[in-house]
Amino acid sequence: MSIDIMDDVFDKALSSPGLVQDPSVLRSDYIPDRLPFREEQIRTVAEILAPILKNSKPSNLLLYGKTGTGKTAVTHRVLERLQKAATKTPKQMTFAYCNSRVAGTEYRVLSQLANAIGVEIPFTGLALSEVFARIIKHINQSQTNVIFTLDEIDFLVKHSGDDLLYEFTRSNSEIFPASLSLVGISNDLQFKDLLDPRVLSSLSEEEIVFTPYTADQLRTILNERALLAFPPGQVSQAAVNLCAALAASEHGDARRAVDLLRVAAEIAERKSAASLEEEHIRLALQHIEQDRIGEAVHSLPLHAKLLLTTIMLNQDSQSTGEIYESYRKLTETIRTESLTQRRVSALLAELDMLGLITTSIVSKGRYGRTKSIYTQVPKTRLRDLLTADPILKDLKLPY
DNA sequence: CCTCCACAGGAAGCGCAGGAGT
DNA sequence: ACTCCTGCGCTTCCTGTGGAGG
Repeated sequence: MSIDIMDDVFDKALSSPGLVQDPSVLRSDYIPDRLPFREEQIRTVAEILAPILKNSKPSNLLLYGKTGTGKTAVTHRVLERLQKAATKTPKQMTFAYCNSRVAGTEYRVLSQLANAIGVEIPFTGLALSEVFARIIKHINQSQTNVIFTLDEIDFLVKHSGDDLLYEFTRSNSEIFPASLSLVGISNDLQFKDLLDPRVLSSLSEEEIVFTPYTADQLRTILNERALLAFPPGQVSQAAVNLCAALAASEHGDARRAVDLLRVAAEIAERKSAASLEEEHIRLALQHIEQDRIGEAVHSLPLHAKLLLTTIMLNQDSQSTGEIYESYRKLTETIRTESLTQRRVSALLAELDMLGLITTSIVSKGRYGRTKSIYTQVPKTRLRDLLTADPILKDLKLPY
């Protein structure tokens, strides 16, 4: 029986022409040939980095702008072309890219960059300064002009300070006749405040600001992308417009807009729809949100899950103290060591960052200052997620 | 105007796991 | 085998603070 069902599904998948012609175009790592509305930034970045072709050191460069405004895409595109142009000169040059948030720590950022330029670095065990020294040594020995791109550099600075950047900017005096330039990409416009003035002045020899796309611009981008991904006439203009409008309302994030289009296309295909319509976009919006929440809850450490459980079991809005008290009781009933209030406070802040709970600081005068904590995720959904959790299941929680 | 509550959140440091060098 | 370094999760100790009630 079930086999027949599957055959049916697979047959359908095989026989139907499929709505999407080229799904790779809608993937988030796809960089289109044309980057509309970013010609000026491309030109500027290219001008700043071009000296590397003439064997002189390009200025360090800082790119600002919110997520999905094309910073990474522009950088990749320019570096790619630079690499092509470099084949015409005998000069050695190497580019390395690292996303600080994905890498996580200073050490991992550095080792990733090192590996990218051909220096083998173990994933742990070395002093930071040692990794650094090896990179410098390699650059000097190979006489290569190097450009390091550090994406989401604000994350690195917020979590580990600007020591690493300071080392980088200082290292230039140790490198000759080769060179090392930095391209920093930041989503946070205020992150400059966190930098040491010396680092700042060195890092931001050049600065480019990326403004969010407007709804109109997003529409153009989506239309171009849809043209590549779908056969003609398969996407309604209304769907594209809605997609653009939704993304524009969230600070003009092109990546989100394309994601939305991709998920909507998958939904439409599953429903064997003839074309992509507004309703698919709306469903996709829900789907993405649910996915995000499920994923976030699933990957939480045990005690964060326990905290979420107490928040779910309790009243609508609670203070940190109340949450901590119920959490303590919960850990007692399942005979688990409880964490300290300080740690719980940090975990609550993390849950807030993930969007699983909402907190706001309220002062009740004589009765202290605390956080008011509640969850926006529907309790039934939270209950489903938590009761299904394999780790929590074994603990026999008293729901 | 001052006090003082109930925390927020920073700083430092601890113990652990795990690789490099010796 | 031993030392030195790292990140990570955590604790301990600490200072800072908005505003109701005195």
